[in-house]
Amino acid sequence: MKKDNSTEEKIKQAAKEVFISKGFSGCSTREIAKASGINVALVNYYFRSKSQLFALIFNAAMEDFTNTMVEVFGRNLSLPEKMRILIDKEYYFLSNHPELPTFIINETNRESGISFANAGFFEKMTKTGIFEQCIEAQQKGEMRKIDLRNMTLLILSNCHYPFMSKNMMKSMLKIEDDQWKEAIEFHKIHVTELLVNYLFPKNNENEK
Amino acid sequence: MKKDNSTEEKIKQAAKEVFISKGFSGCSTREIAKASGINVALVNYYFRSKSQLFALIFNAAMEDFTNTMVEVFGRNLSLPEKMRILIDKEYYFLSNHPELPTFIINETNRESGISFANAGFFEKMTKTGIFEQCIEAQQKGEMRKIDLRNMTLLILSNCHYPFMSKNMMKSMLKIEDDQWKEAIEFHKIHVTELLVNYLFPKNNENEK
DNA sequence: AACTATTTTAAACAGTTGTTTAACTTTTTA
DNA sequence: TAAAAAGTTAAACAACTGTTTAAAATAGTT
Repeated sequence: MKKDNSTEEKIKQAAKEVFISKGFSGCSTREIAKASGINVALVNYYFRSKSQLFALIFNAAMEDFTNTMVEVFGRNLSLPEKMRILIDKEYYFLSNHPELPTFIINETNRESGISFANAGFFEKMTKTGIFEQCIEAQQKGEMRKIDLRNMTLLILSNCHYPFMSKNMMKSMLKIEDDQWKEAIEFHKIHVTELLVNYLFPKNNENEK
Repeated sequence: MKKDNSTEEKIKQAAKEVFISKGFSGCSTREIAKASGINVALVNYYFRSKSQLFALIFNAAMEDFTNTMVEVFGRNLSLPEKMRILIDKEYYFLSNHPELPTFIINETNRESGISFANAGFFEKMTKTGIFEQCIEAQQKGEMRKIDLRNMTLLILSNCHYPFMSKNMMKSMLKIEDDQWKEAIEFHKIHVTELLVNYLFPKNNENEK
């Protein structure tokens, strides 16, 4: 059938890069075509429309985005251990994909945005058993009584925002790239202690 | 000279709304014109170009954005008090301007973005004396030894991200608007305790 | 080899983009 | 009130947008 899939793949590859760094409305079909070294018409030949190509890229990105969380929460470990490993892995992942959180948030906010398959995140999370594990730990008094939505938000805030705000922080604090990188290293340590201490307080003051 | 400034002001007003909710490349001059009920040509008549109008809006937004922090840090209060009041005020401000952090971060990331006057944030922060106050508190052992860049990032992460991620979280956690609002109320309390406890630890374990 | 199906191309499409023009109305000035 | 200035308008501009077309090139099949 197909000669080979290199053209289709080349487009996907370039589209991923361009879409994620510039957003859906921040780039054109021709820009993607040029980035992949192919003719403009081929984008629609293989993917029917800019929107459909975008939906493909977005869903894959969403999958990558939530992967770490689902994977780590699914392990057979104590909650504090999961937390430490998760933060470590998130910081490592985001060091290599710093534009991803901004991309997801932007496209989720865009009106007339895609229907948003969501990659079944909630179901996957439930399947890991993390919710039961948390509730059990809370009943045993090992974990602070906190709604799990808030727990999730605390984790994501402290992992995603530092990377999202890189350029803003550099400008606001008048620092350069290497200083930012240094700060992020320390930040990971702070965030880990911050969250672990808060969610799993020492026994001397277990209440409130 | 001018008949009155209502036209100029109408454009600014509409531009602010449209730019902040859709971003620079997410909207057109004609959209702003339509939103302010004026002729397209008047946008360039009053502001020379889309870019120049944008720069105006952006700088004002940046000012609003950093206002609370500078104002609260400039008060004559203890550090934990400042922290509690700041978080409270940020959550209140962002409830009314939830799109602002995403807007600032996006436009700071956009390549060929504006030169970014930055509204002299760093200088204003220095002038409040917050840095000296922190260093003094750290020497006294009242505050955790943490780089002030990391402290700033911790605060902003936990204030901005919850509002930025609203739609994403609603979709990921399968919740509706009222449930999100409820969660945010609790979140503010968590964030306050989280940060105050971490930055100003109880006397029994001042080290580390 | 000829025939069919797939892939690639340049060109065109209709609509939108930021911006400018030149004519007009209204306001201010003298 | 007449002249100058400021404000407003519809129309045009060239460049760009997503998408389609129809012809050309290539591959696979018999």
